[in-house]
Amino acid sequence: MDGTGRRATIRDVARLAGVSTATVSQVLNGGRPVAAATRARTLEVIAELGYRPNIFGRGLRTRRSHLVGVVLPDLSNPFYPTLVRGVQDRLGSSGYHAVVCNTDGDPGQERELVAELMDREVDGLVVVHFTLKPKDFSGITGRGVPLVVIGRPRGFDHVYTNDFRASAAMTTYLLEVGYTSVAHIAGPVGIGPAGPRCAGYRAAMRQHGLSSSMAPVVHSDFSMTGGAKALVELLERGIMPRAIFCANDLMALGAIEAAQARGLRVPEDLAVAGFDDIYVASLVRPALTTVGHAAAALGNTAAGLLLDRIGGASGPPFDVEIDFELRKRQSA
Amino acid sequence: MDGTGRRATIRDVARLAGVSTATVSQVLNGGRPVAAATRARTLEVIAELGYRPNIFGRGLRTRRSHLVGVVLPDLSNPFYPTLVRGVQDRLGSSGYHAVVCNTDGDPGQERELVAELMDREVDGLVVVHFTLKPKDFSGITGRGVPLVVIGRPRGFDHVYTNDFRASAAMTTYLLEVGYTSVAHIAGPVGIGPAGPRCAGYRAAMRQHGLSSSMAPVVHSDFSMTGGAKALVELLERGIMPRAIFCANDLMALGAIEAAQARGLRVPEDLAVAGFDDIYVASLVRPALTTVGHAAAALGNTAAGLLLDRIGGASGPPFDVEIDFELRKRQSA
DNA sequence: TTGAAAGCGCTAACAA
DNA sequence: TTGTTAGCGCTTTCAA
Repeated sequence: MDGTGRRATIRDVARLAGVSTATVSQVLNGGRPVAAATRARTLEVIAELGYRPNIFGRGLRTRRSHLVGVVLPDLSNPFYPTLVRGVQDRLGSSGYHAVVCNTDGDPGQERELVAELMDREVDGLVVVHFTLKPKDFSGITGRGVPLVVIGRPRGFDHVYTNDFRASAAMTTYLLEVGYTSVAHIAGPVGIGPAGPRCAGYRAAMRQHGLSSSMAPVVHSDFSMTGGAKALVELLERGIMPRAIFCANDLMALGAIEAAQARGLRVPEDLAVAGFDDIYVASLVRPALTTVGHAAAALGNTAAGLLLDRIGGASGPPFDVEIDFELRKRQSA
Repeated sequence: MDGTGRRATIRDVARLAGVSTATVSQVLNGGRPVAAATRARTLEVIAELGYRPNIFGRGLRTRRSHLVGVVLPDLSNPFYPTLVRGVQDRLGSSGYHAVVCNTDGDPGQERELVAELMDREVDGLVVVHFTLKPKDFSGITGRGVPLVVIGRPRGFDHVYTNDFRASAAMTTYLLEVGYTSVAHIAGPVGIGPAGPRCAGYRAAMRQHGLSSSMAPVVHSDFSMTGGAKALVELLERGIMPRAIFCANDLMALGAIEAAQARGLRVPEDLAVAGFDDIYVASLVRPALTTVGHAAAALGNTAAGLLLDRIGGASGPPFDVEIDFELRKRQSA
């Protein structure tokens, strides 16, 4: 590459090294034996010319982009950047890179982004909280592009947190630590982990003899303002629980802020627990009691499974459960 | 696309529509007139077949990937996800997608990632806190791939916060509000915005008659543990300022935690200010006094400039300064 | 307004 | 151990 002229191609290398383009390709990609002297000479010319294979030419032949798509709700929710770093760190120097897209929780967006990424010829896809069903998806892809879902199992390879059990555990903790009434601020109906987290809460309440009329649920969206609104709605309905379990940390943070704004002390008047253990959870005061499930591990594992599939692994869907842990802090 | 067979190509479309591949291409990309009837028939077949242009074939001809690279220090620092969303939102439905990479503040990584992205044939590059010089860079690319730098100007298109002025303003604020001694916890020497932020601090100190012996600086890295360590180092050196200005919010958070762990009250015993106004800054207690400069706007603007250049805009380097604002909260 | 055909850069099948 | 060559799917020039 001389800085001004056109970029060197494999033919330039072949010509200068006095070999065929096939040999240059073999030197680069392995696959068949090349004489040491030939290899050395070729590498020399490659270095001299600063030759880099053109990705389009290569892709056109190999149908590999060395790109994976990552589709998630919203990079602004601090849970996801951590997850993405998990993916990126696993991809590392494998030659793969990640294209990250936000759905903002909209299934239509999700469908469209998956389609765009398929058009991009990504070699694999990581989707967080997939809402599409296998049949929708098969309609989209039509080919065997590996897909790993982070979240609810739906017949794909997936890695997930057991939202149901984790939510039940947190609810049980709140009840057993002495909060006689516990409400739940849930995510939007049918979106991501909202369902199983809500179900886990309800199951734990039932198990403690609290019928659904004693287990108030407000749906809202997974943001701070969502949490704040939900708290207000709860109070306006005349419901004043001793504790609130929120479906994620952002909501919990919003609920705490709204509660404090109305003169309620946390946790004395109202205890609040969250879900995710985003890193702020331990920084705010009161520090947030929440469910920890390693975002980085989710991303890391998902990327690992994806690379396995891309590498040709076959067999039944992978199914990896990531541990969770109750982080008992000050807010509840 | 029939779900099992191979994917439809432009030739399949041409055959079925009874036109040439050239016409199909024109229908898709415009550029020359196509008879209404021909166009309609072609579009029909395209829809029927679910035809999607292959990106490699197209790229091989057009040398466009419709991909932009984003190189930044670390997605785990909450400042950057916001910036990335700014980029993504600006790219929006333009057909461009972003490949995001972390340098972890290492110039070697930066060089390598830029090279990898160039190999990927990205149509443009956004780099945050570029450490390479124009000549290093020209050696890497050798071609006119547009580059927008977020951070220190170096002869590229760039969008930036005036770190020097902002830091001086914050330091001045601390001094004028009554803190008689102010120390600075700086970033790693020569990395990102560490230099100008430190210089701004020093200039303001000088302007208030405080020589460099009265303006202690500790270098550390841009993380919470970095901030905590730096605070400890300061104390162990026997320096106990009334206030500390940290080069970013994570450091400030770490410093506050370390200070509190040593029994110091913030801000009564020690005031702490940060830089970035990451969204946690307003959530922690005491809420962090910091410099706000809109991360999303930085990303958004950079992506906009990049698209302009990709679209063919020529002329001297763009040079956009993003406003900053002192966010005076409880910690100082 | 349309078609034929060259060719982007690469890999891999086949031949030597 | 190496070379020749077809062809991946597309855009675009040239010709009609």
